[in-house]
Order: sequence, then structure tokens, then C-alpha cells
Amino acid sequence: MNRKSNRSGDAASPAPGRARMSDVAATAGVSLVTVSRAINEPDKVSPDTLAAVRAAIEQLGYVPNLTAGSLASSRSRIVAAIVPTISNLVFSETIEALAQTLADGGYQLLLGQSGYRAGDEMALVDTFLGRRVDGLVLTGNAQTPALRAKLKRAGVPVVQTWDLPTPPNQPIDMLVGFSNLDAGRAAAEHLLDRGHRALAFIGAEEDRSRLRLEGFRAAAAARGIDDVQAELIRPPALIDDAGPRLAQILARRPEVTAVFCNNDLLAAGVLFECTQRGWPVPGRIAVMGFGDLAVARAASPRLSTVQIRRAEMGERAGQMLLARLSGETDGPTLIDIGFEVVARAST
Amino acid sequence: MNRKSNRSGDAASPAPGRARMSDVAATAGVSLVTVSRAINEPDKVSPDTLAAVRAAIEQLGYVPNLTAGSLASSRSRIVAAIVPTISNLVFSETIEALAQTLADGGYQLLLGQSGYRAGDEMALVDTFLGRRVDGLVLTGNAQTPALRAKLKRAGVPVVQTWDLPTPPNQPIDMLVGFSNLDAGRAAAEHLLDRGHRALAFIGAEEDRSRLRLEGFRAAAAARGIDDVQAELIRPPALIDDAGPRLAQILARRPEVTAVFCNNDLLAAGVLFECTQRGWPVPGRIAVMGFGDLAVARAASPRLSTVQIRRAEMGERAGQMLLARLSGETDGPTLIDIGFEVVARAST
DNA sequence: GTGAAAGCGCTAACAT
DNA sequence: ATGTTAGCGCTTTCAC
Repeated sequence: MNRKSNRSGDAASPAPGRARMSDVAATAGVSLVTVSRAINEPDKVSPDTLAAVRAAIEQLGYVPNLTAGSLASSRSRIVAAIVPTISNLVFSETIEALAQTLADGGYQLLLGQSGYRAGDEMALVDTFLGRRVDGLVLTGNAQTPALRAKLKRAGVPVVQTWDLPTPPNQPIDMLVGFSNLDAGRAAAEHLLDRGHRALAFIGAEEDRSRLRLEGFRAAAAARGIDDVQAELIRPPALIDDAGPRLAQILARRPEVTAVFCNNDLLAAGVLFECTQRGWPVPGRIAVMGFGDLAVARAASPRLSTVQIRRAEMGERAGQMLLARLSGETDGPTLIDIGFEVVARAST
Repeated sequence: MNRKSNRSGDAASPAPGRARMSDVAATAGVSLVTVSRAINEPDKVSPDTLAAVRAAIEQLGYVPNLTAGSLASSRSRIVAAIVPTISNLVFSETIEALAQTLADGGYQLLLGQSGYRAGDEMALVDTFLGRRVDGLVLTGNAQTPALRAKLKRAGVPVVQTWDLPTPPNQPIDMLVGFSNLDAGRAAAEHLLDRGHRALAFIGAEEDRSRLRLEGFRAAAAARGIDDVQAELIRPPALIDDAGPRLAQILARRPEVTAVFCNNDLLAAGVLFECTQRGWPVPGRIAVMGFGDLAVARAASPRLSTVQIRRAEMGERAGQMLLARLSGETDGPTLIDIGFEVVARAST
């Protein structure tokens, strides 16, 4: 009952509803295939016909139906990406670079949020596969066995990001990331090198954050320090969680002199809390962040942090996908982009 | 040459490539239509057949081809949204709430970034219309006449967000927003009421920010203050732009005692700059933000700001769209959700 | 409650 | 350089 019913205002608009490719063909006085070619492979059409077709398209306000095209060609020109949340700034640069790289290659990005829930991730993958996306970019490598199986069966190119394969997990297909374990370790070593012995950790209760905590603890233990206070925040971890969590840590262990926060915004929250208490940083307590977001360079004092090249990660993910989609079969399928400890004033 | 070629590892996987609905039908011993019904309208199928169909789906690992479904039904169950950038936290809560509301209604969100460029917005709309999205959510109401015309011709439900219609612009279809002009005005009045006379503004060089500046200036002028220093940052405006811009303002006009920042993160950047200079806030300078993000409640001092109910905006946008898509013809099509000045410690 | 036939709007061979 | 013939995998009448 809706296919023919026009919505409300039905003024004398230039175009009569929605034109199809055959309408364009008729108007231009050519066949339907020629129109298809004029749109998709303009070189294979004579200049005159091309002009005629373009005029007809313009005149009719024709918008190609990409759904029909996808069905016929079994290529959607869509790549889907799943991130835990778009409200976390660490992901947005990766996504922006990915979207840009894909766009330059003629693909569009479909974005889904898992909310850190495995069930949601599975549901998203289902609809993405249902839409026959040409590729998939996932965050982390903690996907459930069921999900892995489904992806392999579907045969879609997949890129995992933001982590390296942590045994026993194998890469599903391609991967670009870094070792979160080593990053946590490096953060601890940085603080230990500066003489801190009473360490604390604030992060989200989530896979990659847990890995960094594990590395952080391992490095501390290697130097004989076993008591690392940790506060894990149920995601999303927001900046206004930082102050109260720091308070919790200090209530349990007042002598803490250094805290590693699992993203720079959380670290900025800790800085604000210190300002509130009138505590000098790093005099009373050293603060280290993660990510090297813009806030790390803007904070006072400037934040020491672990830099992740987030944009590069998105770009590489996009390139790997484009290479695979264009039929290239060689090229890397596992990239460790590493990380770098950046020492600034807060430690 | 690729339709039949299988990628690399071709182990004895349970499923032979990709099952179609007819395969499910054959396996379940029913007709294809029945499978379609079992998936889309389970009530209209007997419990036994339903069970049989579900078993077959499970066994074959069948994933419905939504592209084919969309083509046949001319409904995509996709709503697209365009935001300037996902790297700006003010948009993410709106988008998250929108995505959630739509998901509850059985629709998926396709996200596009315009990068604040009108040309990109047009290109995005083109591909979205090409994919026959069922609805569209746009940011702001400064769309070009060409874009407006295209949207009206296509007849898709459209919701504009984050602003009210500013003459001569009419709403394209539906709208949920607030007056950026009035919000800027209210911010100025708040600062004026606290006795400030030398005012400054830091914001992005972008439509809504400009409107807020206009309102800010108008309210100041109404009280006899004509010299409002403004710094407009070419988007994206990041937190580390704040300090340098404040410095610029002070270099031109050292007696400035209050600055209105066009988002809370920028305001946090100004707070950090003040900490750096050893300036008391609001003693030496008052700082006001916009949005009421989490950072406003976490900063030191707590930020006075203009609160926008961003999640509600996304939810309302989703509801309007769902109502329209389900055939409801009444209901509101223009909602002013307002704003609220929140006075905290920074002013 | 279930099925048979027709077609959504395009692209992919294969001609010419 | 252009056209013809077949589908892509579903949903929709309409019939039983």
C-alpha cells in the first residue's frame, strides 16, 4: 500500500517521482547498457553518447540505484567497521583515516558500535554480512570462536586493529596493531626509571586495557614491585570518572606517587583532580597517559604518554583492504605499527 | 573471474560457500516464500514449519541477503546520518542515542562525515540516496539550495538537527534543534551579569559557532559593549588550539576578563593555559564552555557552560523518523529542545 | 498456513 | 562503440 502513494506536498516538481536507468536510456535515445557504461566506465563510450546520457541524467534528476547494482554485481563497494564506541576519541582518528583511504579507493564506510558487548558485535556482523559488505574492519582480536568461524565461512576480507594476536588467538585474516602488553610494560618502565615505586593504574574494564595492566604489572614485578593498585572502570570510562577513582586509590594506598591512566582524557581528569587538591604534578604524584591525543599536548603540565599512531593504523587497514579487493594477493597481512613512550612534564 | 574463485585456505568447512534462501527451502522441505515468511513474519507460519526452517538456517549457516531484500521491497531499513566529524564529542552522544533508537525500531545507522564541506555533504547524500536509505539525519540547517531540492525530489524523510531554521532557510522536512543565536546571547548575559565587560570568544569557523558568536555579540552590544574579541579556528578545533588562541586575544586586548569557548574541550584547554600562567580562574579570567560534556564536570574549576541535551536530540530525531516510516502522519515535525546555562565555578 | 509466478533495477557475459 | 539476453536473491501479489 505504499509503493505508489506519494507523501504530502505534491507540487509540480520538475521530476516525476523517481527515474530508472531505462528512463534515462529512452530520453538519451540509447540502450540501457550504454547508460550503465556511461556511468561506470565513461571511457568505453563515445563522447557524443556520453554527453547525451549525462544530459538525460541531469534532466531527469536520475540517481542510480546502488542496491540493484550491488545485487547484480555482487559488490557493494561498502566496507564496514566496528568500534566499541565512537565516543572514545582514540578510535575516531583511526576511523577518519580509514574512511578517507577507502573513499579514495571508491569505497564507503559503514560504521557500527559494539558497545564493548560481544553479542552486539555478532549482531552487527550478521547484518553487515547480510548487506554483503566487501570488507570488514574490527577492533581488537578477542572475537568469539563463533564469530571467527562465521567470518571465515563468509570469506570476506577482514582486518583486525588495535592489538596483536594474543595467544591462543590467531588473526582472522589481516591485522594492523601493536602490543598492548608491551605498551603497558613500557609505561611501567618509564615510571620506574624515574624512581617511582608505588604505582597505580586507572583504565576501562576492557580487553586492551587489561592487557596493558598485565604488562604494567609484569614490568613492576620484574623490579620487585608487586603491589600495583588498579581501578577498572566499566566502559565507557569518562573523564569525570578519573577524580573519584584516584581518590579510591589514595584511600587504599596514600603513598602512591605515580598513576598510569589508560587514555589521555582520563589522565587529564587526574590532572584536574590534582589541581583541585593543590597537589603539584609530578611533585606529589606523576601522571602518565595513553594515546597521545591533542589533550596530552594541551594539558598543564604537558602529559607524558604512550603514543599510538592512530591515523596510520586506519590508513594501513584501508590499504590492506583495498589491495585485497583489487585482487592483489601478496603484500603484508600482519603489521605491527608499534608505539612510543613520549616523556613530557607530567612524570 | 572472481565470482567462483575461493580465497586461500579451503579446508573442509561445514558450509559449501554461501547458501541462498532456496537452499534453506529445499533443506527444510518447504517453499521459498515460506522461508521468507519464517524470517520476516514468524507469526504467519506454523510452529512446526518455523522450527524446520530455523533448523535449516542453522545447519546451512544461512545469512539473508539484505541487498536482494531491499531491492525487492524498496525498503532498506537503513537510515543515514551526516555529521561534520565524529572526532567532535558533542556529536557522538547524539549519534549514539540516534543509533540506539533506530536499532530498537529495526533500523540501522549509516554514518557519513562531511568534514564541514558542503561538497562532501552533497556527495554523501548522493550515495545515500543511491542506496535508497529510508531516512536521513543532517547536522545544521545550512544545506545548499541544490541539496534541498534534491532531497525534496527524492521524497525521503529528513531530520535536521542542532539548529533551528535561521531565515531565510526553511526546514527541509522535520527538525529537532535549538537556537544557537539565543544560546550565544545567554552565554553573554551570564558573563555580563557577573560583571564582566571585556569579553572574548573562541570557536570554530563554522555555521553554528558563528551564530553563537552573533548572539554573543548582540547581547553584549545591547549592554553597550561593542568590542568582543573573537578567534575563529578553522575546523577541526582541537583542545590544543585553545591556549595559543587565548594568547592571541590577550596580546590584542590584555584587559579581557571573560572568554566564551564554543565547546567544553576548548574551554578545558583555556583552563590548562591559565594553570600554566598561574592565573586564577575566575579571579583573573572567567571561562565559559558549551555543551556540558563530561569534562565540564571534571575540570578544575568546574566549568560553567551551556547545557545541550544531546542524547535527547538524537532520540527525538530517531523517534520522528520511526513515526514517519511507520506511516504516522501527525506528530511534531519541528522541535525546539532548548538549552540551559549551567553556572559552576569557572565564572 | 502455504505456494507459484512475476518482477525490483541493475550488471555480466556474449554478441554485433 | 553499442545492443541483447539472462540473471543477482529476494518480496510481493494472488491463488489455493
